[in-house]
Amino acid sequence: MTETTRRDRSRDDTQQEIRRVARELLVNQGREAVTLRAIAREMGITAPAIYRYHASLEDLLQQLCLDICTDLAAELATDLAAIPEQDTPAQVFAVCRGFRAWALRHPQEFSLVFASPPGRGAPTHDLNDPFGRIFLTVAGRVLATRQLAMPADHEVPAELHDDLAQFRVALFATLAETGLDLPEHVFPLGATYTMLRFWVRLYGQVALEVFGRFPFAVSAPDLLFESMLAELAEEVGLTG
Amino acid sequence: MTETTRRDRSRDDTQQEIRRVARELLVNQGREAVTLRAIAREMGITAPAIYRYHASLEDLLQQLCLDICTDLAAELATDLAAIPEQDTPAQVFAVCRGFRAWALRHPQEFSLVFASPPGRGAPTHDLNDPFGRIFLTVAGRVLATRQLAMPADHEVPAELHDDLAQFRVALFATLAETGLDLPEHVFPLGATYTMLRFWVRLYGQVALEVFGRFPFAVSAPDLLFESMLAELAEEVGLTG
DNA sequence: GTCACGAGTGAACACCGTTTACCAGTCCAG
DNA sequence: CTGGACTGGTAAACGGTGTTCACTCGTGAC
Repeated sequence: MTETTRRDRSRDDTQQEIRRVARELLVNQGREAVTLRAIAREMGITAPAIYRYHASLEDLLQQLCLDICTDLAAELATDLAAIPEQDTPAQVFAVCRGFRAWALRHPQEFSLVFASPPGRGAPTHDLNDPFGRIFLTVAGRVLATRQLAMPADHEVPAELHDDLAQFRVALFATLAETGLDLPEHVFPLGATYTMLRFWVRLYGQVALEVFGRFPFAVSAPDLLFESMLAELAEEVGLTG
Repeated sequence: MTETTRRDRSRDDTQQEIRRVARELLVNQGREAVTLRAIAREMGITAPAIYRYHASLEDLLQQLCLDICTDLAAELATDLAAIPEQDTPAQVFAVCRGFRAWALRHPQEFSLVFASPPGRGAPTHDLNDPFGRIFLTVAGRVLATRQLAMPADHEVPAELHDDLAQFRVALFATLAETGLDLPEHVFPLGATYTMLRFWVRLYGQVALEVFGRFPFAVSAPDLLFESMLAELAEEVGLTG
C-alpha cells in the first residue's frame, strides 16, 4: 500500500532538500535571507518550482519553524534522557536552559512562535506542539515526585479557578498521552497557578534577552539567567 | 532666532505627515505594510521624496518607535498626574496598568517596540526613551520614599555587580534630569536588581497576554493581571 | 503506443528599497 | 534685479522579492 515509487522518493528528497537549504540560509544569514529565489538558486532550480512543494513562502517558513521546534524537542529529550529520572529539578533546569539557548540561537523563530500578535502567521502554540509537551511532561514528573511550594487552592484568586481547572484537564490529557498516569491529588489549582507564574518569569527573562530589552546593557547574560533560574527554582521549592 | 519660515513649517508638516501615515499603516496593517512606497502613495508623493526626511526605512522605523514611546509616556504621565505625589504605590500600579492597557490596545506598536529582534527596526531601548524615563522616575520616587524589600548587596550575584552599578549610574543621571535629586544610599545594588526582576515579570505577563501565549485560554485576563500585580507588589514590599 | 500527469521552466506582473539625474521653484547676495 | 545656491520633489532605473501562468518534457500506467 504505502510503497514508495521512485517518483515519490524523488519528491521526498526534493522536499527535504528545500527545507534543508532554507534552514541553512536561516542559520547562516538570518531570516531575511530565506527567500524562495535564494533557495532555488542554491538548489539549481527555479523559484516557481518550489510552489510544487509549498503553497507560499509563509507556508515554508511555518514548516521550517515546526522542524526546528521538533528538533529542539528531540534535543531536549536526549538531554533529559541523560538525567536520572528521579532528579526532577535537574530536568527542569535542563528544559529552561534549553529553551533559552534555543531562543537565542533562533530569535526569528522565537519571535514567530512566541512573540507574534495572534491571528496572523503564528501557529497556535497550544499544548500539542512537541515543545509544549516536553515542558508539561517535566512539570508532571516534578509534581509527581516532589512536594512543591504552592499556594493553597483558597489562596488562588477565585475568578481564575475555572481557567486553571480547565488547564488541569488539558494537562492531564497531555500527560496521559506521554504515558504518565498521575493521581489527581498532585494537581491542586495551586500547582497549575505556580506553573503559570513560572512560565511568566521564564518567558519574560528569555524574551527580554532575545529582544535586547533589558533596561541596561547586560555583559553577562548567562549569569543573569542562571541567577533568575536559581531564584525561581527556590521560590517554587525545587531546591533542597 | 527660531522663527519658522513658511518653508520650514511646510517641511515640518511633511515630516509629521510621513510619521502619521507610517503609524497608520503599522496599526491597521501590521509592520510588513510599513513601506516607503505605501507611505508615499498614501501621501500623494513618490517614494524617493521620503529620503529628504529619513535616511532609510530603517531610520524611519526607529523614529516611529520613538514616537510610540513618547505617546505611551504621555499617556502614563497624565495618569500619574492624577495621583497624589506621596502615594508612590499607587503610581507604580498606575504605570503597570497603563503599560498593560496600552499594550493590549496597541499590539502592533507593542510588538515593534518591545518584541522585535534587534538590528531591524527596533531602536536600542535605552534609558533615554520617554517610556523608560517614566518607569525610572516612578521607581526613583518609590525608592526615595519607601523602604522596599530587596536583597542585600552581597546576596546579588557578584558577576552582575558591574552591570548593575552601571545601570545605577545611568539611572541617577536620568533621575537628575527629571529634577529628582536622591541620596545615593537609596540605590543599593539590590534596588536595581529588584527593578530588573520587577520588569521581567511585568513584561512577561503583558507580552504573554498580548501574544496569547499563556498555556491555556484565560477567560479573565484582567483578574490574572491584577493577581500578578498584587503578588509582585507584595513581593517587593510595596504594600502595607 | 498513447495518454495523463506532474515536476520544472521562462516570462511576466506587481511589488519593494535605493540611487541617480534632473527640474522647478524659493531665497539671498551682489 | 539677477544669477547662483539650495531644496523639495519627480521620473527612471537597478536589482531584488513573491507569485501566477502557460508551457514543456519525461515518466508511469493502461
